[in-house]
Amino acid sequence: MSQVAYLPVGKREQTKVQNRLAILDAAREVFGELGYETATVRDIIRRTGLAAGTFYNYYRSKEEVFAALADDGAHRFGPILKAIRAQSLGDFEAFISRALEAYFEFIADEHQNWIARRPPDEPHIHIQGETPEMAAVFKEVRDAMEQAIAGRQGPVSDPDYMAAACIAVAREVGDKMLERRPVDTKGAAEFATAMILNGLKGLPKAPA
Amino acid sequence: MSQVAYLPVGKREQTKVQNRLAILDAAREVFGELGYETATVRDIIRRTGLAAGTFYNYYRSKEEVFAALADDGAHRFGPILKAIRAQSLGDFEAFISRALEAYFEFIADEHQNWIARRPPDEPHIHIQGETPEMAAVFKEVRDAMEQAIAGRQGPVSDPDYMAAACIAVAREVGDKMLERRPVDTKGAAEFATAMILNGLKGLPKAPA
Amino acid sequence: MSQVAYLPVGKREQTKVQNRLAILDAAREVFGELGYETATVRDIIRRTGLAAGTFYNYYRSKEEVFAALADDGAHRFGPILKAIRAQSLGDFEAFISRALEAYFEFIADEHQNWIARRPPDEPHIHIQGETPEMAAVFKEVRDAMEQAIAGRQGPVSDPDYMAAACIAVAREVGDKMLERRPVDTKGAAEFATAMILNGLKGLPKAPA
Amino acid sequence: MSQVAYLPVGKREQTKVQNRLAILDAAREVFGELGYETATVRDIIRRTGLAAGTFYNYYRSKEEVFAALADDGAHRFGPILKAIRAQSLGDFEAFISRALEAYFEFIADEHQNWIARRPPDEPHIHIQGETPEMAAVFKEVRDAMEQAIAGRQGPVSDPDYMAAACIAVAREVGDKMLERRPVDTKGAAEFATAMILNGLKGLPKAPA
DNA sequence: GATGAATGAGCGTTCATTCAT
DNA sequence: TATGAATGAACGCTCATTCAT
Repeated sequence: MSQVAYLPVGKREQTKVQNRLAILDAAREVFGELGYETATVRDIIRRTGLAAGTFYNYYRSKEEVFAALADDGAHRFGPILKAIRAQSLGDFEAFISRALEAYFEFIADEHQNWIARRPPDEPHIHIQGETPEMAAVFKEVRDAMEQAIAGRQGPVSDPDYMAAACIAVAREVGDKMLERRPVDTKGAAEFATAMILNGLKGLPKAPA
Repeated sequence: MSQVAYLPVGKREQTKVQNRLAILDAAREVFGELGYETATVRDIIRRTGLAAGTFYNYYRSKEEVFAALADDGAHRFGPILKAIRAQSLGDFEAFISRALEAYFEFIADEHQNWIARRPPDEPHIHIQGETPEMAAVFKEVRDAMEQAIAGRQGPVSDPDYMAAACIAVAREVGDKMLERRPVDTKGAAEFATAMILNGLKGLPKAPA
Repeated sequence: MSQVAYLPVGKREQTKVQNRLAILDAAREVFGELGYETATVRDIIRRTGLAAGTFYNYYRSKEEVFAALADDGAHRFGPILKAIRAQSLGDFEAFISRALEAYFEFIADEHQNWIARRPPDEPHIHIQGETPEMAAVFKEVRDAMEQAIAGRQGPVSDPDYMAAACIAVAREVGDKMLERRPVDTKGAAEFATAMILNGLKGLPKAPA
Repeated sequence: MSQVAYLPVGKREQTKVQNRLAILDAAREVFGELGYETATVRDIIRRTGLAAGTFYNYYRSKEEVFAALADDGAHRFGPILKAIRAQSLGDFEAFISRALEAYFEFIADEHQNWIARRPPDEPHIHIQGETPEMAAVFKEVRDAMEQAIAGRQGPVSDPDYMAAACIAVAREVGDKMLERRPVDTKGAAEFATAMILNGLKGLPKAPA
């Protein structure tokens, strides 16, 4: 009967956080499989096994779950990126390199958890899009890169295009990376860094 | 009833192709305005003035019209790209440069027609995502680049990543380009080419 | 094959008007049994046997069916009341008497149709409120009475109270009348007229 | 834990009656603001601050709270009406006059309390329909009138219609009265009495 | 082939009500 | 008893799709 509790331990609290997590997990899956637009609130609740109305005890809309998921990603990745920024003051290339590596590691990790949680009997659920977490982290990287590019000393040819191009490379290479086994974040980061800084002509002609 | 024609272009065939075109036009508009996900078959047929059922005499679903639209773009762009390939045999850089320019010109043109067709009293219909044609042409470019990269003499570090990166830059810069006034396809092509070939460090420090 | 048609006779048109009528009939019933607030669109369509979506091919909302029903009643009763007004110019008592009689006849008729249409195997569906038609007709009578009272020569003690009182008597006596068998519109009209004009003390002490 | 009380008014009982009152108060407000149909159990419990389930420890449904509220009104008004009946034995006109006055005073009072309880910053919450108390008191008056009418010496033309008519006048004039400022219960009672006893023709031609 | 009303699954959401705590 | 999350039926409504005309 006595109870030393650091966290809420009543059965009620327990099922509450379980449900919340179940909804978040289901939402992550559904967004990943169907994409944000196609996903429906009912898809999410169906996957939890909960009753329809229960969803609304936790979130008011699809948008809100999505935001919660994205926030989560941003909160986990934000500090990492901040540290990188601090370490790379003035060294643009170092920043690019480290930020890309951190980004690739993060999405690889997410993806891993994602895959792991899936029951093995549904072999070919293709992932249609990013999870909200990945999207959020991507946005963080984009912002950081845009600032880094804008802040570079010396006039720049076209910062807007530059940021767009860098970001595009990061995202696309990231997606490809996730499709490979084993997932090689180091390799992807090296490639993306080289590509962004020096272009195709700067890439090593022979694979490592 | 009367029929003076050497080719089977009777009234029946005429309205058939007219309807098909009407549906395609309407679909193009709707996809542009609403985006693929948000657009509904109803939106499309509403705009044609045709009956709901008529749609299904031509296409079986939203997906299918989209594909048809994309095919159309691909058919128009295919020959252009083929010619470029023929002209640039062995000269990878030239191919990249010309293909990008052709791509940017094509999408700028599409976009222009799009804008022009709109009645001037609805000033701010923002185009949601790419049109199907852009998507298709983009796919063509991707294929060509992949082949060009794969076919480059000498071993390459990672053709898959390379193609992905090039393609990503092309797409992203293309999108940005369309947002600017005036639409500068030359400038975009120059930037993308330089970025792809030499990376950020190879870009001119000062704007032209 | 030849067809002399004064009204739309295609099967399509036929079922269309049938459905419209079915919906109106069902709505009338549902409003009568459940009252406007409690009635739902689904109650209405359920009773028609049509599919859920079909309702919306005819009316956009509960409000709209209600309005259609009410309009119908008003259109049928409007001319009658107008004629009475014209006949009774300057003779307030005559107007009251005739208007009440017309009102009671109208609602008796409505109620009769109503009852007749019901399948006899549901013995005790209590009518919760007026049908929209009755409500509309009632409103017409109210307006007419208010004008008549306001327009009476000589200053009046309190036209607002007077109209409210007359109207209240008409409605309440009307409701009671409908509960009796046989429905005696003449008797109800006589009573209401006497009551309104002369009060309890003016009523004959013995029933006719 | 400590309990110094001669009557069983422990904490338990106190909160029990408090909760019951809280629910009744909230219900009164909600019915007044939203009307009976529109009001939901949720609206009521939300306003009490109690938990959803607690409601069902006291009442089984919206209907039941409504009835309780009505009972309350009836219990407060019942004795008043009884006294009037006793005072007016045999004098029908006196009974009508006094009962109406008591009725109007009661509903004015109810309405006043209602208005007064409202926070002054929400100036225009219109009261939707009658409060349950008014409905109940109204019912008492109806019963009394029916008995009085039925018990009048001499045969009566139609006691059922008569009661309905009187009651209708009382209700309608009462409603109008509440809409006016200042609320004039005397005036309303005078009007209603005159109208009921002598009809329109018996009303004074000029306002007082 | 064109038509357009009918269909019914499905969506987002609310609500009365239950019941483990 | 009070609590408040869970429940699931029901609502209004839209949509892709069918099919008799």
